[in-house]
Amino acid sequence: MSGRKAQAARNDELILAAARAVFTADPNAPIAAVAERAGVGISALYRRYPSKEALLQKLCGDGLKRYIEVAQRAVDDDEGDPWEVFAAYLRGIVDADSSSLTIRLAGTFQPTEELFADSARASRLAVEAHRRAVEAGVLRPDVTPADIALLFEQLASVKLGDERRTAELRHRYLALVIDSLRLPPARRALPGPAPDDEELGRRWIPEP
Amino acid sequence: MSGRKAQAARNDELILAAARAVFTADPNAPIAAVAERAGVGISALYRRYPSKEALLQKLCGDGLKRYIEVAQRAVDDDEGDPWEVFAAYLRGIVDADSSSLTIRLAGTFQPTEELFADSARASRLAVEAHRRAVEAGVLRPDVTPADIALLFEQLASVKLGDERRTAELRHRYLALVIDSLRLPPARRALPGPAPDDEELGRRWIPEP
DNA sequence: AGCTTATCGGAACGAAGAATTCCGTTCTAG
DNA sequence: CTAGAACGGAATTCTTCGTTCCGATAAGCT
Repeated sequence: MSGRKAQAARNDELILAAARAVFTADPNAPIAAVAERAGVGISALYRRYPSKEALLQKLCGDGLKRYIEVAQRAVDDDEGDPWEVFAAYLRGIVDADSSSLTIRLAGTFQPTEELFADSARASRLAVEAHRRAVEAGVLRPDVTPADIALLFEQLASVKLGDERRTAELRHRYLALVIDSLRLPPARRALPGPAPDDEELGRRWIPEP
Repeated sequence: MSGRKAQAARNDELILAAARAVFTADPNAPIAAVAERAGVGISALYRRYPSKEALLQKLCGDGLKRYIEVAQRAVDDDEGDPWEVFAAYLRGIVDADSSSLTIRLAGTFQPTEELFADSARASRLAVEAHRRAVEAGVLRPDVTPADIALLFEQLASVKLGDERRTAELRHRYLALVIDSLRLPPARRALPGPAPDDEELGRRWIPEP
C-alpha cells in the first residue's frame, strides 16, 4: 500500500486532523500552523482547498455532521431508558467537540448555504431529543434546547493539558451539570480527578 | 469641576473601562480599539501606560484585587448562613468577571512578581472559602477549589448580546451549577430567560 | 495679556505576520 | 524513459499593529 496516490490519501486525513486540532485550539491560527502540524508543506494544503476559508467551511461542515449523527441516534432510540438516552446524547456531543468546530469557528469564514441547512437540521434534532426527554419526565422543563447549546459551548471552553485530559475534565463538569439537569434529582460521583494547582498554574506564562 | 486635571482624571477611568470592555471581549485586540472605545487618542493611552503590556498587567491586577475583595468577604463572614455565604461568593466572582480579567488574559503579557503574589493570595482565599463551605456541610466535598476555578472560567466563556444580557445568562448557568453543588440537594427556579434562537443564530455572520 | 507646559489627537513609521503564489524537485505510473 | 501529479518551502504582497512624533489646544500662573 504505497505509491503516490496512497500517500496523498493519507495526507488528506493528516491535514484534516491537523486542521481540527489547530483551529479548535485557536480559531485564528495561521494556515502555516496546520501544514506544520500535519507534517506537510503549504502547497499540499492548497492543492486540496482553494483557500483557508474553504478549509474552515469543511471543518465546520464535519462538525455539524458529527452533531447530526449523535443527535439522530438519540432521537431514533425508542428502547433505552429516556434519561440514559439523553445523557448519552450530551456525552456524545461533548466528545465530538461539535461546539469547537461550529459556533466557535463562526466569524472566521462566510457560512455557506449548505452549512446553514445542516445547522438548521442539527437544531431541529436537538429540539426533538430535548422534547423527548422532557415528555418522558426526566429532564428539567425549565431548561430549553438553547440552554443546552450554551452549556455545550461552556464545556467546550474547558481546555487543560492534552486532548485526553481535556476530554476527561469536560466529562467531569458535564456530570456536575447532568446531576442538576436530571429529574428527579440524582447525584453520582464525579468522573476524572479534579485539576491540581500545578495544572492550573502552568497557563500563566506566554509561550514563545 | 472642569479644568485640564479633571479631564485627565476622567480619562483615567474612561480608558480603564474601555480597556476592560475591549480586552475581555478579545484578549488580542489592538490597542487602537481601546482608544477608540474610550473616545480618546492613542497618545492619551501612552501617556498613562508605557506599553500595551503594562496596561494588560494593570487590568489583570485589578481583576485579582476584585477577586480578593469578594473572597475575603466570604472568608470573613462568620454570621451568615454558610451556604448563602458561599453562593454569594460565587455570584460575586461571576459579577466581577475576574476570570476574564486574569487567566483569560494570561499569555498576552508577562506576569509580574506582584501579579503572582496577588494570584497566590487569591488562591489561598478561595481555598479557605471552599474549606468553610465543606466543613459546614453545605458543599459537595468531591468538588475541589480547582474545580470551582474552572467553573468560573466556563461561566466567563458565556457571551451573548450586551453586557447586561451576558451577566444575566451567566447567573442562569451559575444557578444550574449551584443547584448541583449544594448539599443537601436543592433546586430553585433558574433566573433570567433562556436564550432564544434568534439570539443564538446572530453569531454566525462575520462582522466586518 | 502672554508664556509655559501638560495633555491630547492622529498621522507616520517600521516590524511582524499571514494568505497565497510560484518554482524547482521528486517520484510514480504507464 | 518520460509526462505530470504531488510536494516543499521560499518569495511576494498585503495587512495589521505597537510605538513614536509632531502640531494644536487650552489651563494655570505671573
